[in-house]
Amino acid sequence: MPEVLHALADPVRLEIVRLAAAHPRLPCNRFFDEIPKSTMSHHWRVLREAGVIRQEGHGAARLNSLRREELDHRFPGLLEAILR
Amino acid sequence: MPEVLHALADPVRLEIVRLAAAHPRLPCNRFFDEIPKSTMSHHWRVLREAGVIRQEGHGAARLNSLRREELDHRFPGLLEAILR
DNA sequence: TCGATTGTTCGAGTATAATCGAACAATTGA
DNA sequence: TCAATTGTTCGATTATACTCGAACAATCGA
Repeated sequence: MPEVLHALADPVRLEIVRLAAAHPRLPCNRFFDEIPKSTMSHHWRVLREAGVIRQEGHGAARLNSLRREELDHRFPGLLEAILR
Repeated sequence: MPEVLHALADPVRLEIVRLAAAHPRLPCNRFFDEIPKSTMSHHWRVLREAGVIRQEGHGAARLNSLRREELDHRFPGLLEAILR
């Protein structure tokens, strides 16, 4: 639980989560042109390791999806509260 | 929002919040005898400045209360999800 | 008044996290 | 095959956070 909260307690990652919620299968480089890709890769990794998102390789790109079901199962209501 | 999540993203503070939810007007030194009081004071401060708890002076002690209404108003469902 | 109780503040040390350039790997398309 | 695209990893730097002893302030009870 603290790990998930920590993953969400960052402005950039919170925005990532909200965009991922609105855009299924979101590529890593979408919507964050001003932030260096190594920085973004770090944030994607934190979210991935916390179990918040899932990545699937699709060609050279990676498509990111929010793990809604798993999160709702582990922490009911949390994601909904964050996304509201 | 990130500030509140950060305040909650610590094991000790999460436990504080849960105890505060169960024990209204909780003194600072209750339940955490093994942790130095300066460390506890730090955690109380983080929660206070994030708007999660409120302190009222009661003699030499301070009684801490969860700010349920304010939190529910600002972030509906969040506290309930955290406390579940 | 004075010792005991309850917390805060300060400062230093340590640990963790964020940032980002550079090099690398994998894939696509021409 | 080869250049372009998409991300990851590495290493270094900087920033932020956690921990905790020591000194201090406020209050209560005897």
